[in-house]
Amino acid sequence: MTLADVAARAQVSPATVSRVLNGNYPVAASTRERVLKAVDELDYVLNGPASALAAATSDLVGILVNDIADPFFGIMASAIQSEIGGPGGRAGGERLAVVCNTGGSPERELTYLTLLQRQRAAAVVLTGGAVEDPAHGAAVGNKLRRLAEAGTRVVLCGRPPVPEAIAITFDNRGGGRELTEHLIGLGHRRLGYIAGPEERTTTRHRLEGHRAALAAHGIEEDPRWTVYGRYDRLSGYEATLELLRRDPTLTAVVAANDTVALGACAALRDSGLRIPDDVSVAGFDDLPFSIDAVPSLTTVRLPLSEAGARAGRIAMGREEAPPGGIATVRGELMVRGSSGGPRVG
Amino acid sequence: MTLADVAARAQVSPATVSRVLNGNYPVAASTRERVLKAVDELDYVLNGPASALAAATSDLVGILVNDIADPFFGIMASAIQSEIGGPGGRAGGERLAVVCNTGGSPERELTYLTLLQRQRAAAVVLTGGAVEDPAHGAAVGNKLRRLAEAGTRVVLCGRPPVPEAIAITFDNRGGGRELTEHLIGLGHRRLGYIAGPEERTTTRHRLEGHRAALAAHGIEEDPRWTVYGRYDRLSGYEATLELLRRDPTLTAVVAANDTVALGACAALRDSGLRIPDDVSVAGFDDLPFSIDAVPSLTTVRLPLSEAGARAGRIAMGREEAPPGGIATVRGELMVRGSSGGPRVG
DNA sequence: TTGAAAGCGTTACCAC
DNA sequence: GTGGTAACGCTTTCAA
Repeated sequence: MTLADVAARAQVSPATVSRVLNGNYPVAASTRERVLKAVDELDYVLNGPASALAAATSDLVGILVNDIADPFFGIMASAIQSEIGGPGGRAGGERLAVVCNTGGSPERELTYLTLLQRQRAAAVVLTGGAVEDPAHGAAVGNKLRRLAEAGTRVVLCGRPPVPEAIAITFDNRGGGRELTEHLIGLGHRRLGYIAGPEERTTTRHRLEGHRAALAAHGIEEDPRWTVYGRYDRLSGYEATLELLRRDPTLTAVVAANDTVALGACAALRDSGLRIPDDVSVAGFDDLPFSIDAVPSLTTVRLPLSEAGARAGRIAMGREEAPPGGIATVRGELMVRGSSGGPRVG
Repeated sequence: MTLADVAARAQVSPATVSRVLNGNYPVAASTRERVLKAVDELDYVLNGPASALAAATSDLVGILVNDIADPFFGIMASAIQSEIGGPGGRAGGERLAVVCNTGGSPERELTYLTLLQRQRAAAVVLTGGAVEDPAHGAAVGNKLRRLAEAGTRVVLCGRPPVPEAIAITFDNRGGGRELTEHLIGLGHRRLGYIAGPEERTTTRHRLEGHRAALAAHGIEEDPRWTVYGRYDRLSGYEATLELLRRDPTLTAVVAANDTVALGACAALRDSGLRIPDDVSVAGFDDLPFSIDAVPSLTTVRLPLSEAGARAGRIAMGREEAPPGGIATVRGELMVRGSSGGPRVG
């Protein structure tokens, strides 16, 4: 079942069928009718690889995420995808938005980029924090350059800028700082911090913001107050217990993201502590379910979907790139419930 | 930059380069070395569309999900993907696992299937409940048949069986029944039910289970006790308020999934009711965060990742299809905390 | 407005 | 074990 079959049935040349199907060339209405009818009757579906080969581009748009089970990425991916104009978007250019789950692994990230390069993807959006290994950074930079050279549009979303691409970044430092300042304003002077994986940009930036806040208020940080972990619930649970073991007098815990904060809350509850009477907890992300899990949780509301939507539009060339190729979007502090004061004693 | 360039540089024929790159044909070690060296030096990447065209198959594997922002799908997708043997999986066959977000829309589902068909996908996995519109069901069935005829492996995961594909299904009826029976065992006789979207299979099956439990215990259901909604938090919130307005004497609320249950809990809290002292809440899914949100929430622990893993293996032909092409996996009831008794009065 | 024909970059078959 | 070469199914100039 090929273009030629359709052409034969519609009594036209393959070229005409191609033009009708791509809708990018004037074709007489009556001819179009006939072709469309033939397509319908034969239940014909264009051969993607053949099109891509001949046209030297494909309609694939790759979205790389660190963890597909984390709504943080789900929300962004969803926003990107609706702007891609794929199924459900505006008619015409049927793009295939595909989300690729790297699991946070540098190798997989690179492999996916190669796979996307191999597919001659129309665009690639990389979301979330990056691994800070210099070698890996260079490798990714190279790949991105090659992709761009081959005509693939590359956009970063929630990921630190690199020279090879346009970037929409979150102000992780500012958010981290604001979060901790809020707790300090509540009277806390002894704050534990649960960081994300080491060597991840978001981990470092958020932690830097936290420390800046401490420094600004003349609080000397105890090295025992920081624990590194993964961006998941169990990690938050374990880190909190570890924190409490190291220093039971902590009055607040800051978590590198909401999922981690959830685990922290569970650990606090299991330790017989109450939130926010005994300990205040702050997260970072504002995921839809955290408000249910911890009504008093204070988080930074990251504009996940707005950032994603913008990245999607830029990737499709429907929005101009920001000046300098970098746009930084700010989070807004979400104070929920009464985040209590510090524990006495 | 083509295969020919590499061949020239390595002083071999294009055919040999192809064989080395695909690793599916004996090539002398020394020749292989030379070719690999040339590939490396030229930074050559195979042209996917050209390969797919010539070989008449691609290395794309599509995973359709109803809502990418919902961890329910994220967990399954993640499990499927690791079994696909894509990046990070076992070496060799670099498959591109791509997740496609239908948003629960029948049209998008169909469009994605067409797009995947156009790409000559190696396999397609459809996850989650299906829309129950007969016309749409027929259309999907047709597409699946065509896909299968074209050599694409089609597997359903957490989705009701159709003749055109192998299916791993969840026992939604049984789970729903068990959940409600648990609440009845606690003494509840007046139970509200927040269903998912109408015309969705999971919605219907879970509700049927619920009603079977009521019937088995001689409880006559009040029509006011069931409200339909979407599978999200806000829907759960609103539905609960509606339920409470219709009948303030309810002592328990069953939600069609955990996300909905979270919204229900929020609504109960906002109504001044305590959980589980005043009202018991039950969800359906066992998502990782629900335990934090509502420690006393009772849910069915669906084997999301096991089901996904199995679907992935079957899609890759690494595991035999279940007898009759259908495997039903059972959920396990998760009773957390003390799910209290009914409210007095 | 339409048709003819030359690629696009691989793969796979057939020789050697 | 390796090379030559016809497909693969479409897009796109160039003519008509």
